[in-house]
Order: sequence, then C-alpha cells, then structure tokens
Amino acid sequence: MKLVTYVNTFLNEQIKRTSNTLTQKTPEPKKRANLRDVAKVAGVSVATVSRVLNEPGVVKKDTLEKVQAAIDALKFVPSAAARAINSGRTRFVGALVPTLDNAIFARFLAALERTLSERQLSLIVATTDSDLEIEAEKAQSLVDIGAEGLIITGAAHSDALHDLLNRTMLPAIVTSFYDAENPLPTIGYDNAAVAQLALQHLADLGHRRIAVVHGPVHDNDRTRTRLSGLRALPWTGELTTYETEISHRGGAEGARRICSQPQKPDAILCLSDVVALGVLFGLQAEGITVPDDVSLVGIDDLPSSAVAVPAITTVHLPVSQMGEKAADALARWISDQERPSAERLEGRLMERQSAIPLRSI
Amino acid sequence: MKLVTYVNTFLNEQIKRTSNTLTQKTPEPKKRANLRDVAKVAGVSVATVSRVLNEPGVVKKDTLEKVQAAIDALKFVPSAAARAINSGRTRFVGALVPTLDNAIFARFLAALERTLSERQLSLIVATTDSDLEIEAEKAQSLVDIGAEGLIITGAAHSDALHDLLNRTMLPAIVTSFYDAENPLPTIGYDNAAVAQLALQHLADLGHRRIAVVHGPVHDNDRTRTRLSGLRALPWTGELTTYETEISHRGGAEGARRICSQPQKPDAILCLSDVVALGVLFGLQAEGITVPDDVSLVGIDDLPSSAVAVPAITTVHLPVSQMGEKAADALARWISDQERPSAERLEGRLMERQSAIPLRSI
DNA sequence: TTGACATATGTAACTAGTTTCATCAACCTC
DNA sequence: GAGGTTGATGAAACTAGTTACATATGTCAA
Repeated sequence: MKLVTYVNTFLNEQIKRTSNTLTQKTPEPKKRANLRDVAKVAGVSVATVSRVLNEPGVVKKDTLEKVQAAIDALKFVPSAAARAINSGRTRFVGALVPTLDNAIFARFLAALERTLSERQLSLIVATTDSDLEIEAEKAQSLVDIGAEGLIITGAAHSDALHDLLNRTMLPAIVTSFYDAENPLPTIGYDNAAVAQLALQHLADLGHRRIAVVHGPVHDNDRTRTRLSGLRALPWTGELTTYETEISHRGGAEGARRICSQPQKPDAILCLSDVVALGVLFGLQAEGITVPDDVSLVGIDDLPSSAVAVPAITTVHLPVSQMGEKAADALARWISDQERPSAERLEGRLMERQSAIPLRSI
Repeated sequence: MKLVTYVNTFLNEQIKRTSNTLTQKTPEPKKRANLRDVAKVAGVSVATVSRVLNEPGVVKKDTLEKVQAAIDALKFVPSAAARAINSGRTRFVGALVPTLDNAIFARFLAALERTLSERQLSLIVATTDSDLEIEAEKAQSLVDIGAEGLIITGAAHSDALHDLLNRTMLPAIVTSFYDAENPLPTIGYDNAAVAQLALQHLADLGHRRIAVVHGPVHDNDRTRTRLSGLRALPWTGELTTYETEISHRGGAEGARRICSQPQKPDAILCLSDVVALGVLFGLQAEGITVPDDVSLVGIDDLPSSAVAVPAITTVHLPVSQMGEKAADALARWISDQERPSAERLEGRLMERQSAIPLRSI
C-alpha cells in the first residue's frame, strides 16, 4: 500500500489518490517498485540500473550512488521471476528425500539447506515416501517449476526419472550412496562397506547367530546394498533377516518377532538407528537385557544412540558433511558447469555399550 | 542461442544440424520449447495457446486438439518464471521453523508439504535455529524471491519481521501457537493449556514436588507460554525448572542435574518429548526407575514416546493436522484473499506407563 | 588537429508468458 | 436483408528484467 502510494505520488503526482485510500475498505496489496521506477527516480536508463545490480564496476561512481539512493528510497528488490526469465537462473534446487520423519534425512537436509543458502540458493524439499513413482512425479514438477539442480537419494530410480535427467541433463547428485561407476555423481558412503563394518564388529566380538532388522527393500537400494554387503562378507556365521518399517515402532515389532523365534540370536544388527532404538525398546518390553542377553548394533549414529541406555554401538554416517559436500558440488556444477566427481565418505564404528563379546557358555 | 538452433531444426527442417552435433564436444543442454514454438507448430497465435493452457473452455474443440498435440509433441511445459512475472503468482510459500532436528517440526512440515502440494504450491523450508534475527533475514529473502505466503512458528518475532509483514501484507500464518488476539491468524494449540494438561495430570496423581525440564526460553515464546501456563495453574505444589537444550542429550543432562539435587522430585514434567526421552535415558543411567522412583510426563507425543519403555505419558499435539490446516488456510488466503481466522487445536493427554500415582510413604 | 580507442550511458530488442482489444464469421431477430 | 449478438481467434501491448548495439564523451598519441 505505502509503496504504491509512494510510487504513484512520486512518478505521476496523483495526489487525488490519497482520498481514494479513504474509500477503500481493503488496503490494496501494494506493488513493489520495478527497474523502470528506479531508473526514473535516479534519472538514468533501465540499462544503467541493471548494470548497478549486476556489474557495478562499469558504472561511474556518482551515477552508481544516485542509482543506489533510488534503490534504497524505493526499497527496490529485483523480481526473481523476471531475472529467472532472462538468465535462466532460478536460484533454487530441489531435494528428493524419502521422508522427513527419520532424523538422518532431517540432519542431512539441515546441512544441505545451510550450505546452499551460503551459495545464495534456496532449497525446495520434496518427500517421496520411498516410492519411486512419486519420486519421479515430484522430480518432474521440480524441473517444471525451474529447479536448477536436484539432490536425489540413492542410485536406483524409475525409468521416468532417468529419462527426465537424460533429457534435461540437469545437474543432479546422488546422495546416501557411493558408487564411482554411477552415471550421476554420487556423494555418500559405501553402504555395503558400512554394513560390513557393523557386522565385522559383531563377528570380532564372537557373535555367530545374528538377526538383521532392516527397513523395506522395495524401492530402497541403500537397504538392498547394505544387505548384500552383509552377505558378501567372508564370514561363516548365520544371518536371519527381519524386514520391518523404519520407525521406532517397526524396530519394536522386529524385536517381538525375534523373541518369538525358538532360538534367540547372539546379536541383533539393525540397518538404521531408528530401528535399533525401537529394537532396544522392544527387547526391554520383553524383559531382555542389552547387551547381557543380546548385543545390539545400529547404523547411522543418530544423537539418540549416544544417549540411550545402554548407549548403542553404531556406525557413524557423516550426513552433515554429506549435506555440505552435496550442496557445494551442486552449486559449483550449476554455476561453473563443472561436473563433480564421485566422493566417498567413510563410515566410522562408534563402539558403545550395546555390543559386548559373546559370553562363552 | 541454443534455443535458436533447436527451434530452427524443428520448424525449418535444417537437417544439417545432425552433422553439427558431431562436431560439438558438449552435447548442448537442449532448451525447452516455448509458447511461440507451440503456436507455430499448431498454426495458431500465442494467445490461443495461452488460452488452451488457462481457459480451455473458450477454445474451439479442434483448435484445442491441434494445440494440445503440439504441446505434447514439443513436450512443452510453461515457464514458471514467465508465468510468475505476469500473474505475480510464484506458486510457492516459505516456512520458517526453528529446526528440522526435532521430529515435531519434521512431522509438521511433512503434513504441510503434502497438503500444499495438493494445492499446487511448493514449499521452501528455512530453518532459523531459534534465532529471531536469522528468522527475519530468511523471511526477507523468502519474500525477495517471491514467496506468496509464509508459515511462521510462534507469535513473538523481531521488529524486522513484523515490519516486513506489515509492509508487504503478505499472507502469513502463525503455527504452534494459538491466540485469537494475535494480529496474524494463529493455527495451533494453546501452549499454556497444553502444559497445564500435563501438570494437572501429575497433580491428580498426587505429585507435589515437580521438576520441569524445558528448552531455552530465549527467542521461544512457546516455551515461555507453557511455563507461564504451569505457574498460572491453581495448585499448591512446588515447581523447580531446569532449562536445557531441546535434544536427547539435553534431556539426559537435565536428569543428571535433577539427580544431583539433595531432594528428588516426585515427578518430572518435560515440555517436549525429545527432552522427556532424554530424561528417561538420563534417569536410567543414574539407576533411577521410571515410574517407580519418579513419574515422567512429556509434551508432543512423538512416535518414540509410545514405544519407549516405559511408554511415556504425554500430551498429544496434533501437528499433522496443524500442518494440513495451516496449508489449507494459507492456500485459500493466497488464492481467494480470504484471511483465515484463528484456529485452536486441542492437546490430548495420552496416559501411558511413565506416570503413576505418588506412593504414599 | 585529427584519428584511435576506452569509458560510460542510452535505446531498443530480447526472454516467455498473459491480457486487452480488434476483427471476423456465424447466427438470430426484426 | 440490415443490425445485433455471440464465439473464436489474432495482433500487439504488457509484465520485469537482461543485453546487444549504438552513441556520446574523454583521453592520448601521431
């Protein structure tokens, strides 16, 4: 309101407008000043104003000051849409993650958003519910509305998404997954290695019968890769897998299923910490003590794992670092056409209290 | 430039382009078709194509089909930026939340995003780290890049943000907070009432000495309101407050501080479930049993609270519903100029195992 | 003094849509 | 058959920026 009044008054001397205002019930939603307004106020051409914004070096000092003053007076902010239309740069990217409900993605996104915003890029978050069809749809609409790049989770996607990426050749980075051979640059950990780290630890502690509790394998290549990593480890123990929902509830249910088996495992390996904490609760509910009755190992290293009682031994995944690196790589790819190379982040075993050597009977 | 090449090929049958391609090292990032291209292919004017997109009813059937065919053939998708420039509608809104690290906000955002996307609106998430200065800055840049509306958390904000909202009169909805008198529409729960619900429950169970563990009050009106709600309850017991970080770690530390006091409280009331779970862990680490030694109550009703052992008695906050309602209200406000009225969502006590009647000695 | 060149700025054409207004044909009424 | 109305479409102006090109001025060397 104030702005419109201001501009009109200023440019067209429509003083009568003041009385208009009185008769209006809805205080009209004020327009913001545009380049032409600034140019008129500063007494220069629109080109000069544009130069002040984009290459101030070429503008003479006192012209620059005049324009700057006009910009301040009108509180002028260039329209992002108009800029986007010419430059093709919309200054936002999209991230496709399975869910916000798992802290591991929330932490990743927090780092991603922080780093992107340092690069003057906004982030649009789209959740896919771990459904590759939904993922492809949301990717399409991100592209349609002008995303300059995508962050996607995992390497396996629907044909529709692969097509989209091939057609548009949009900068897109795969995260939570490392594979140097992947057609798209991957920035993440080697999921097979990460799972092996956890299993090897249990093996080193002497455990032989191990229950693996994991999330859905459908539409989730990270879980599949972790599982095949486990199976690929040269080790002669016995693995039993339990698929469940990735949630505390899912973990608790996994624990119940394990307890209903005739023979208890030596240890339980959970492919994510959310599930591990759920399993811990589930075991407690069944009166089973960790680690005395059974050892427990997770993967992710969520903050809760360090605080739980017993503290959960897990594999630390550097998701914040992954967010920063993915943001940096994507920002550079967009601005310099510099396609990043794959980057492998290492998981690290965090030995805590939930896994102890197998008691010899 | 690239666009010219593409259009030429398509429209003027410049077959030589094939050989061009061979000499090019970089497979050019093919630009998408625009309105003019579609119009040319369909043999109609740009106005007609625009009508097909926006008011297909007024276009004759066979013209419509011709245009539709051209759109499909060229895989034409209208540029969001160009639309935004004329209509002023950018079709995205911004949400300012303190953090993604607390599941309560992650759950809220998930519902918000889901509902907004049904209304063809994208969501840009900005985290403020519970800092009102950062909040104002991020709000400003959301507005600068064209957000059509804002979702903000809590009613207390910096002058800069209030100024921004007054100046632009942008649709903005306050969530996680109910106050019918607030200048902006609020959609949320009455934080004082919610805290009272929890305290009343403990009071009803006979507890008299209650430790309250809560997050920072600085820059957080929700916590302040909950605390003053507790103090306003007509009740003669004794409250001791412990401020800590909102995290599992913060809760555990709170538990340690409580345990270091000469006299133990009857019960512990945590103003958020994340803290409550941390307190539970902290107490377990100190060898104190919940609920036998001390009762514990939280607020939020995160999924983990139902699964924890003991399951944590808490006040359920309908955050998913809040996300849906906020999204609906904001979408309607934006499209119909229909300013929503405040909406109060009720918290609900979830009685579980962590709080039991005070044992008479 | 003139030409060569750099510097600073303006004009107008561009980006990709929407929208106003004009045009034209078809149909209906008198 | 003239006039009025409606329906469908197009030309061109408009949104708010960027940018290619033109122009005006100033500096310096020949």
